[in-house]
Amino acid sequence: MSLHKRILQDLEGNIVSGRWPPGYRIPFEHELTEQYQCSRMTVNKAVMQLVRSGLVQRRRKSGTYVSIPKGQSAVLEIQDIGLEVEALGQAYRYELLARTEVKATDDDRQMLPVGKGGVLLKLQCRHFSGSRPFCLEERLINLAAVPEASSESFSVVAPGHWLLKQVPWSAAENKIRATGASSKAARLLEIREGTPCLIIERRTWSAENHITHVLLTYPGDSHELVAEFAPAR
Amino acid sequence: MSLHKRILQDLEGNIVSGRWPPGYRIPFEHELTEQYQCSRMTVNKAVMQLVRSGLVQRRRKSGTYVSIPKGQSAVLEIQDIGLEVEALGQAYRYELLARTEVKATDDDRQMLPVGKGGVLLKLQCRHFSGSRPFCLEERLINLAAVPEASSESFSVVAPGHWLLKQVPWSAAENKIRATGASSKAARLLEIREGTPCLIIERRTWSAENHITHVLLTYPGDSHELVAEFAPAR
DNA sequence: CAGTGGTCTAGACCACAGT
DNA sequence: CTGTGGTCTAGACCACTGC
Repeated sequence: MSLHKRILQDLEGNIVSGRWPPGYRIPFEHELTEQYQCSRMTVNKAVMQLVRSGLVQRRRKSGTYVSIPKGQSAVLEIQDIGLEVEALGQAYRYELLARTEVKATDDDRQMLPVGKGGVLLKLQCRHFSGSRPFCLEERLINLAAVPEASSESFSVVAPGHWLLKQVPWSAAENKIRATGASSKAARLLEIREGTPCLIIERRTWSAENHITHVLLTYPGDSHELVAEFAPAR
Repeated sequence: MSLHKRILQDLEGNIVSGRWPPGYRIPFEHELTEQYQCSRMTVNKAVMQLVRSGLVQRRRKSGTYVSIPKGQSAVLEIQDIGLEVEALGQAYRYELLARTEVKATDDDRQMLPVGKGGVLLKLQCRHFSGSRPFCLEERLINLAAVPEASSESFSVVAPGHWLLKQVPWSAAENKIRATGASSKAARLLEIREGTPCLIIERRTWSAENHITHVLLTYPGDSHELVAEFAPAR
């Protein structure tokens, strides 16, 4: 592994893990050259990569700072279910159903590619709109990338919300499909088995690190996903 | 403007314009250093940027080659159903079910805001994957914005495909939801009533003009919508 | 084995923004 | 004015790969 990649990974790790929170001023280039005993070009290559992925912002004479995650956007809207429910004028409630830390199985690693023997946090929770279940959430979090998640109970704060505050993400992929509710989903969402549901499967990256994989199941009529597109030029 | 950016622009220009077609071997780094009278690092910075953006591929000892263009972007994929079906390795067939020109009713104008008395082209069609119905399409086209549509029968060419060729669109809004198939949709898609379906409702603009409104109904398991997102910084 | 890309160095000068 | 990032140089060594 080349040196600038190692530096990039180290920096990413510090940011994604939260050791360097949003707003934190990361070491100057000349400090990093000392720390890694290399030339400034090498350090620069790594830091510029972080800039491109949006994890940091640089200001001359001032330094390089960890980006502050954005407040609101079409993307965020579908990230923070609490805000979504409240935007609909309903009371929001969150409930943790299960929380386990496990070594990633092959099935897990298909959803969230981590190294063999990587440790994942598995969460299952429900979001309510008023008194009715609004959304079922099944989430995997890569603890290698976000070790702080291990010390968070997620009994009060929803994992999506927590991650948004914690981790400045740089890319996400959504897969959206319709399917009938499984018996388990039907029970948890208090709907009949086979009721049409919208399923959103989302992977989120921070630079090159896989952060989390989440499966959101919405009873068909409770949710509409809106996305704006512009043509690829 | 910095030198490596100018080099990058020149290279991009040669590629995008087609002067350097896909597969073309672009000049070696040492040739570019001569051409631009600069060091290899500077040239390298520009070329590596091209690699990141996917425009070129590099092979040691061989050279740097212009990439063959990606078949489909995520956006285009959901615009042209014919290409989508063929990408799945199935035979594609298109069928026009109904075609009428009407004055916009109030209901119509809710879907596609046009002036009072505006004339719309209403189309209903089916897309097949092999012998099975793949997608049901119900479309409104604003004839004030696209008068050419009036002289197109749409009996052979699907309206989505025709519009893509005809109109340079600038923005689109997708609303996505899951629902059970209506009796009419079930009959046309040859599925049971109530089968979970993915519904995509799309409005498309060209500059400020509303071009078209389309409702696409996919049998739940036949379709998955993929969207890439990046946070708004 | 020769030529390409991949990486790195130890400097340098400059523009710019805080102090 | 000072210190930061932004850019660039003129070399160097290495790994890989296609001839």
